[in-house]
Amino acid sequence: MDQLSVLRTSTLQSVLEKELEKAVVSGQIAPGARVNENGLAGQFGVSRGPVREALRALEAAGLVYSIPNRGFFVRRLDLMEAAHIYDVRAALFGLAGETLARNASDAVLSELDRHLAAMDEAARARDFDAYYPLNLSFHRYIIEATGNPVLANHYLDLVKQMHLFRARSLGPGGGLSVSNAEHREMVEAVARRDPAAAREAFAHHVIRAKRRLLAAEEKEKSLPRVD
Amino acid sequence: MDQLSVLRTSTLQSVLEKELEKAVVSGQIAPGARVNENGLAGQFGVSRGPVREALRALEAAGLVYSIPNRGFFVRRLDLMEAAHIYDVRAALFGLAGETLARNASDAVLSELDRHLAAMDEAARARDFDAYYPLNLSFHRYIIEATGNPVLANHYLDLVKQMHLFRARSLGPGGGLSVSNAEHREMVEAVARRDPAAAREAFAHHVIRAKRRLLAAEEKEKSLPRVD
DNA sequence: TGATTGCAGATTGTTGACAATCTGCAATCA
DNA sequence: TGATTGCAGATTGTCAACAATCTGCAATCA
Repeated sequence: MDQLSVLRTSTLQSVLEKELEKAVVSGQIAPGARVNENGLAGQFGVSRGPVREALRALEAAGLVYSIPNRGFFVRRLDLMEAAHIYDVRAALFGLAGETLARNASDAVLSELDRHLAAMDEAARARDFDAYYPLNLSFHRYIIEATGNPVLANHYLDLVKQMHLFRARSLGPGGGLSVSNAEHREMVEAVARRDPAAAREAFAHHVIRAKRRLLAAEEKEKSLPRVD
Repeated sequence: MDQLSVLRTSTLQSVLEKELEKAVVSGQIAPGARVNENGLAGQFGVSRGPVREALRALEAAGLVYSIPNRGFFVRRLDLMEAAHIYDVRAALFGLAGETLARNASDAVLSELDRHLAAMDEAARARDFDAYYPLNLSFHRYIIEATGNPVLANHYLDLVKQMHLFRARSLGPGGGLSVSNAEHREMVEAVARRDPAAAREAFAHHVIRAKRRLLAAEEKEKSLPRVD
């Protein structure tokens, strides 16, 4: 971004909002922790006004909540809330698939293929560290390629919120190749221009992640404690 | 709400947020209009701090936007944005139907029937003024009955945003009886415990509203101006 | 005449201060 | 000893003021 647009879009509030979002999503400020306005203001060398404005924005985004006279706290998700988020994400991702199946240009289709090939390579090499960011950018590309910013914003909000669940996003549970097989199914439905199948494949991809999470939690609960 | 919880949940910011939301959604402050911080502060007898915090929250909710050094403006939706919102709403409402078909208790089912009967009566009497609020509370009840607050919040946010489109939500285009026939189809799919059919019926209900909007706009555009 | 420049008023961005409230701990009492 | 009360420090809620920026209009110039 050039200096002009930096100036045009930057206020302390907007910078703080991005920084605080990063701190919250990365777990730097732990879920459940209280956010100290004075502390943050001092840390960033600003006054409390812009800090509070930034926090109100994050509150509306569901990343923190406030209790009058007690302050702001980083939101903490329990299992049920996480499950609810997954359900909504699945519906939105399903819409993304349906939309792409209807509208995607050939350029978008080949870009999807390119993502697929890159992930295939990482999967064959069993290189999880390479696979993870590719997987991320694949999903992100899909959401943006729909051309529906409302959809994109709501979906990305939910992805951010998922970071507030204690057990971090488990990677592809069935192994990299299995995960990429799901991806291939998705892309093929889009290429076939089959909206219903695409919606189904996209939504199912998220629902499977939800099921893995629930299964892992169930397993953990039934495990005898060893410590 | 008793006095205790009023005190526990009330800050100037929270009150202002509700009031400003009402003013924006009701059109009292017109889409595109600039929001004067000083004016509002004076009008409510508070300082600019709480006003700005409330506006940041509304900004995150997509009701207003801000331009640095120029202030806050009420968001104005164009036709394409409205269409995008409808698509996301349809996906979310589809999820609501699917969820109800899976989980709805018998009490919920009979409550849905009760809504249906009331709307039927208004439709038979061709009483639009009675039908409109019934229709609203029917939709609201559905969204809350899903038991998924994430879904409810996102859906209700979108409903609020739709008020920012210049042509206000056209009522049921095919007449009251036709609209209620769609409702009956929805409730029956839920009663049948058929998630796929319910999703389809619920989503379609919203998509039809979108199509009516697009058709009305197309018609208007092709009309010769008479003034 | 039409475009440009420069200013005055209005408005936002940010700050620091004060009052109200809360938290944790020590002193008190049964 | 265990619970309760009261206080000191910390923290939030709100405000008023100042600096920076913008807007609109009048004066200027080609």
